[in-house]
Amino acid sequence: MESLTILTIHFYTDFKNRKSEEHPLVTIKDIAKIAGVSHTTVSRALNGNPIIKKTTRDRINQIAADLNYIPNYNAKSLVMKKSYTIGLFFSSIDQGTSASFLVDVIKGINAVVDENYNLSVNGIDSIKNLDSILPQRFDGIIVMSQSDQDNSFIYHVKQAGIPLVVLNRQLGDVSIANVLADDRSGVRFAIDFALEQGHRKIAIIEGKTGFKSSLERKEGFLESMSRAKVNIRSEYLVRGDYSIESGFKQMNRLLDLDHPPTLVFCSNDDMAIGAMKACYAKNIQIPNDISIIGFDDIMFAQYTTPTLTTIRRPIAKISQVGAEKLIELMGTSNIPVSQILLDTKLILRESVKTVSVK
Amino acid sequence: MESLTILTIHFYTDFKNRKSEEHPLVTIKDIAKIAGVSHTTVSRALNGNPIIKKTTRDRINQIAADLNYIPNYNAKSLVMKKSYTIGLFFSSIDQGTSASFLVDVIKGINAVVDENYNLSVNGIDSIKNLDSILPQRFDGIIVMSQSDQDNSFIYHVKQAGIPLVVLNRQLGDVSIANVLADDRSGVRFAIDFALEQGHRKIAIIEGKTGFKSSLERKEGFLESMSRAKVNIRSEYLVRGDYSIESGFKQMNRLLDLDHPPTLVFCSNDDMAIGAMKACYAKNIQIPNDISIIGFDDIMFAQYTTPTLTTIRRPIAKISQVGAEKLIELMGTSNIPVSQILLDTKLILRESVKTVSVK
DNA sequence: GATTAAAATGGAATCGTTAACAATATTGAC
DNA sequence: GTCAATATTGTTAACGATTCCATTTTAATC
Repeated sequence: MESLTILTIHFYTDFKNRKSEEHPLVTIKDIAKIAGVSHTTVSRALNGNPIIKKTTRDRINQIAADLNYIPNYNAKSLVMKKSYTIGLFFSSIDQGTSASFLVDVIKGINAVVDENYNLSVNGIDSIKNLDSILPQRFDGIIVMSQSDQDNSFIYHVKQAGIPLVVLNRQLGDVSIANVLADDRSGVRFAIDFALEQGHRKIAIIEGKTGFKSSLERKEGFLESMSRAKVNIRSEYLVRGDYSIESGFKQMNRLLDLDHPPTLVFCSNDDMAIGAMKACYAKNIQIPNDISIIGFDDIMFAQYTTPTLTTIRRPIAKISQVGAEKLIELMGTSNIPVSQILLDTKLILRESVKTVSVK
Repeated sequence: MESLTILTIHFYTDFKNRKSEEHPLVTIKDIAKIAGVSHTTVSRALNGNPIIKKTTRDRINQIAADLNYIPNYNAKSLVMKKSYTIGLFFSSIDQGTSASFLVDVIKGINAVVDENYNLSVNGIDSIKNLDSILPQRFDGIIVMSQSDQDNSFIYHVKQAGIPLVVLNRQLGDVSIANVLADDRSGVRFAIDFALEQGHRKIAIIEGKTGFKSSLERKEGFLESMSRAKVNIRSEYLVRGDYSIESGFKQMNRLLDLDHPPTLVFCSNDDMAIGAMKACYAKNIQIPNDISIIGFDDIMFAQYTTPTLTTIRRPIAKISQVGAEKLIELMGTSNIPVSQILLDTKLILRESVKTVSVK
């Protein structure tokens, strides 16, 4: 047992405060009685239905406010076949990678969604029964996807007819709304910057094979290089898997080359950190001996030594746009499904040095 | 505009998949018709009511399974006055500090809570109207509290009679269930370790004034020191406010002393990082010239150079125990309210050096 | 086989809301 | 002042489950 539990018993919960003893809540019928109208009229008035005369509408709203009326969303849900909850699903709540996202995502979504909605957060991997994912239970679903293992879930949701937006990971499927960062142009911009700083011997540590993001980032790299007509040595293209360890390992390979690169683009920050560790170990100075650019701008990119120049994806913005999109989809059925790409931003810090072009 | 939006319109959502066109869902009445019994009997059977004969109960369950029946939780909620949602509230979804928590917390809670429950995640600071926090809407609430500004929220919840567990931050109030780490003993353990390594000139950068956690950690420090009968210079007790900047600033003060300490305990990792920055700036080597211990084991404690020796709080465990406690509270009303303290763990890394006792 | 208690099932109301349809006011034109 | 058209409000029935209170079946006893 790792943790010892110290239990201090204090006293018993107060019975008077229990639900069963609560004052019954105000309902539209109570309001109706006071206003001297039918509860239907109250319902309509509170929903701002213009068919109700303005004076009675105002009167009813006033009474409702006085009584501190709060609608029962369960009853509403039942009759309107809505759930007033939006599901937010993560690839895996377990994987460390998602950590930095989660807050931004929740923040982005909460900024857009009505306060009466619940945001139900779940890990896809912890769903036991896909059949419990029903339109009746979720008015809409946002998937913050980080792995193609999410696909079966995504297609289940689509199949079930639940309005759906997939964030962060590019899907092939054009019938599903998809919001993500434009990784390719982000990398292009970063490599353009590296070139401007005089670097020509530029290497890339690629991400996990088979991931769309790995491919996009590599493409951006290649595009920028070929546009600048800079030759790329094949030994400068090495394959990582997004892990710190792979960054460490691949960086060592690069450093051991006869002609090591002057700048290494790491396809994510984790690998960049691994790469930096490899440099420390060999006592190679960053950025004096070698420059490094990462991707993601994870939280501690600003705490490494030197601090890491990296490409930031607008996670909060992605989530927000995604949430807005979802709400659109929830509203009307015949709106165009789209893929939205948002621009990344190059965060300049200390890990890139200007070199003289030889 | 920071982000340019590239919008690619693809095509229109498929009408056939929309909610309104769905097959009507299976209800208990459908099952009743097939089983040749009343829907009342079906309800009881599905709820495992022993008053229903075992054979019919089994038959009904079989039919329900065949039809892929899923109960309508809105209807259930309405009549049973339950919401089937648990609220998870953070001090602030905005503050960066909560980032690393969030995942662990959600993970911990989801591990315990029934899949039929929704876990609704919110930031306390984004609540517009406290009156919408009702027993009718939340069966129970978990507060991951990081600031005493949460108190008004916490007391509202208590007042409303919603089962409540407060995590992470120590409340004075013994009538509220409280699960947190035993900071004091954690610090004591760490300082004992420092003493074992031969350190005697040990300083502390305290946390934010007025925070219970600051006090607890300081107490642990003092206890350990006084038990070991080590003299504490008053200039070794300095006050930070948990921010990186304050760590930087206070560390500078300590380094400028005539007799600087050989080891500094920072009351959180953020301040430890600030302190490390201060050392780099003065070209003071860690741990050769000075040792550092942090508190929290935030994610990038393992990526600093040198990596940070620090005290880890069992966040996932706290959340899990908290969730278990909440479920207990939701079940029966007359169970003892308690304060539960969980043990921390000292994570040994590279920022502490062994010195010879002079 | 009748009587009775216990076991098993069914009927109808209920939860708080919306909505189709019916009914009543109000208004304006003549 | 009447009538039609329109504006406003009310009646009643859902929504899908649970539950109180019958009612029917079954089992047990004599």
